[in-house]
Amino acid sequence: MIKFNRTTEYGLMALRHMSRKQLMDPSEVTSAREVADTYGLPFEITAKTLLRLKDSGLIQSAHGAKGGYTLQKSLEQISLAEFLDLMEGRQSLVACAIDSDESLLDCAYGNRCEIKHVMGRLNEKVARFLSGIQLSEITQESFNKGSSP
Amino acid sequence: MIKFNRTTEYGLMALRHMSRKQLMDPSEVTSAREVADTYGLPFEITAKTLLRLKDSGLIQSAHGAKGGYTLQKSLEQISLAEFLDLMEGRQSLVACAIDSDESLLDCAYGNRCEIKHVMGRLNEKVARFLSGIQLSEITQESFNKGSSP
DNA sequence: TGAAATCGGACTCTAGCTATCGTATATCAG
DNA sequence: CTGATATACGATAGCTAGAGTCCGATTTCA
Repeated sequence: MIKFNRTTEYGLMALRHMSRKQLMDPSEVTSAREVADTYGLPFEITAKTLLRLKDSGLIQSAHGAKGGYTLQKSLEQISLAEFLDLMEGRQSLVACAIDSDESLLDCAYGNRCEIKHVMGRLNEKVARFLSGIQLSEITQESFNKGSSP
Repeated sequence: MIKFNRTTEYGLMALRHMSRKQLMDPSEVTSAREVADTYGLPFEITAKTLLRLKDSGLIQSAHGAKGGYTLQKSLEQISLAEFLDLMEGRQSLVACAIDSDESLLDCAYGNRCEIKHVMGRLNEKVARFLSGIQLSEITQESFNKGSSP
């Protein structure tokens, strides 16, 4: 149903880590090794995740020793919908309602199912919901109250 | 990310089918064979799906020839959150934020990740969103009331 | 020159979704 | 009573995407 995959999760953790680190000193760089070690994540996947974030333009990279990544876009400028799109690819709620005009002729179920456009509506509703959430909302600490340590 | 699995999709199609059929004559029964044939779905899975809906109390069954299923609860009484819970089991957005108190000690990532309760908040936000959607909204043809098209 | 970093491809492993088969039981029509 | 059509249920195989691993190449700093 509704579940982030691991790379999305890793990506959020990395962005949050970098965001907090650069809060004081914006020139601070973060390596994949640092993120992986800090949170106990598998290095290879963490590296791939950060690379993907870089290819998407969310962060920028510096090669070589003392290299690493720095935030390029403000996390307030990125919606959760956009982020999920980058990390997991655009997907539809149901098999018959992928919002591509050409890949779908009528309906996966022999066009006897009229549910398609109805699900399309629901799909848009979800998309609007996700677009209304900024990454900064997620990565920031303080929009909550006392949950125990 | 956000994607229904097939049984959920089949379930929605079946419920919609039954709902429209019973609109005129509430005593009409619907068999798994009928649903499967109408929409070109695999019979076995359709049958299992309807059985699941019956076990969940959404529909009721009649054995034997001329038997089949009838709606038991109004689709306005069922939220999408509830339905997804029944069909796919309760799930969390992220691995570290499953809302079970006992199964999770600190955090899947060696409790060095403070993102858990933040994700928990997001999780609740999504749950509220899904709880606000009724199945009748999805299964009915036009639901443009209120929201902009 | 070597250590540490990004970059990239190819691969295995696995869980969960999807589908199929076989069988038992219940009910109605004739 | 018998056959047709239902639900009910378990076992199992196939498939796909997610998750992780392995190996190597390139770049940069000290």
